[in-house]
Amino acid sequence: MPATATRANNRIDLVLDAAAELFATKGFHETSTRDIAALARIQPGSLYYHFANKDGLLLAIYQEGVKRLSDAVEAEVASLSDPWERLEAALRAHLETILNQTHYARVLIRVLPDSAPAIADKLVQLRREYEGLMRSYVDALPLPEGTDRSLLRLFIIGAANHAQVWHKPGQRTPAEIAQELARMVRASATATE
Amino acid sequence: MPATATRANNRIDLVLDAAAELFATKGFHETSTRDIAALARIQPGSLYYHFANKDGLLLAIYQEGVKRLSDAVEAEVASLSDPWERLEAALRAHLETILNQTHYARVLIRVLPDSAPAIADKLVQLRREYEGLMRSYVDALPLPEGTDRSLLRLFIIGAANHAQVWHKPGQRTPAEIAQELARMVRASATATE
DNA sequence: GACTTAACCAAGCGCTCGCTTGGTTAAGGA
DNA sequence: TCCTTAACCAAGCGAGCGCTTGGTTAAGTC
Repeated sequence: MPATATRANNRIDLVLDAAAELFATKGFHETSTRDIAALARIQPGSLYYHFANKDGLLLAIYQEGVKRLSDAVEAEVASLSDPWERLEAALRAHLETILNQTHYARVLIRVLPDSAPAIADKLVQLRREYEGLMRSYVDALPLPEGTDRSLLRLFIIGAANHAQVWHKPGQRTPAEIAQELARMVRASATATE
Repeated sequence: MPATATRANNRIDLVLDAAAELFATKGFHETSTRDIAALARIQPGSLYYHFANKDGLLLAIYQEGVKRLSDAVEAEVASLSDPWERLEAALRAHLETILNQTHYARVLIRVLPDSAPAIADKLVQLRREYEGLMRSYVDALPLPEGTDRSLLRLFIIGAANHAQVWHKPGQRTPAEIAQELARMVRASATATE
């Protein structure tokens, strides 16, 4: 049986946090591995003990981003049964996560998959995973016959994610934005033409 | 009077077209000046006869992008007087331009101002210039008292621009997307609560 | 206490980046 | 026809990039 020595202070999470922060605020190609190492107070070369390359870092952040977003949304929606309330709760959790909570989710939205061609397929897949969750909330809505639900979903996601560009802290809260967006969607579905 | 010799074949437009195409499809930092030169069939160093630096290229493309978008929207809206029809026409021109027409407008949406910190202020200003145009169409709508028009405008722009991410040719046409988005906005404004 | 190995550090390699520089060509004015 | 100059080309500089490599340290095993 081989000796398995595991040291306590593993700085892999520190590295991921640093990379997520920089990718989210500056972008992927605008961030160098030296930037990440400096923020994590580690030597640049040490990154490559934990990750195969820079793309690997991005992939790990994407995965964590999907997890945090999904967990936040599902927790917020769990206790509700009305589909409209569930949509608003999902949007609220989504907006709170990408605007206040964590850099990981911001990366998911800001850094496009084609930033890293070698792993673009996997990144697209991770995005789809989360979008599938959102899809379920839109599909559950009682909408008029013939409504293009996939187009509606794309509109909602676009409107919500755009907040990451224009939102500044101290203005409207994520909850207020979610409420207004959900209200608009609901109103458009129950209009008297 | 000095001799002013001006040669006919100035390839400055060729360079701008090449840069716009690459910035729009790959991003700003993902595109090298050598990539641009190669596509424009010019030597890398020759770029710097026409532009001070890479940022200068981006600025010129932003300016042209605003011009083309504004021209397209204003031309499409000109003959209409009903505010709802004007909104739909504006969205139709906007979507047709960023999805089919020109790479210049795509750059305006894809490349964030903070990609080039030294000229970020000017880029933000150019974006504002165009957003002011869109604002006028939303402000002209007959909406219920107390409607948050700026939030509505941000939702609309976000929903529309997101199409650049998901849209693939051969699916829904820009006109169809614009129609559906305008319809939704209108319905949400005339709902019976 | 000897040994193994996870978790690093220090140094730097090769490459590509944005950009500069000095020279060349040809269009047009006098 | 001579001269000026707009519009390039050819070559390469210095810096920063992603990543590698060989050595070091200390946590845990027996």
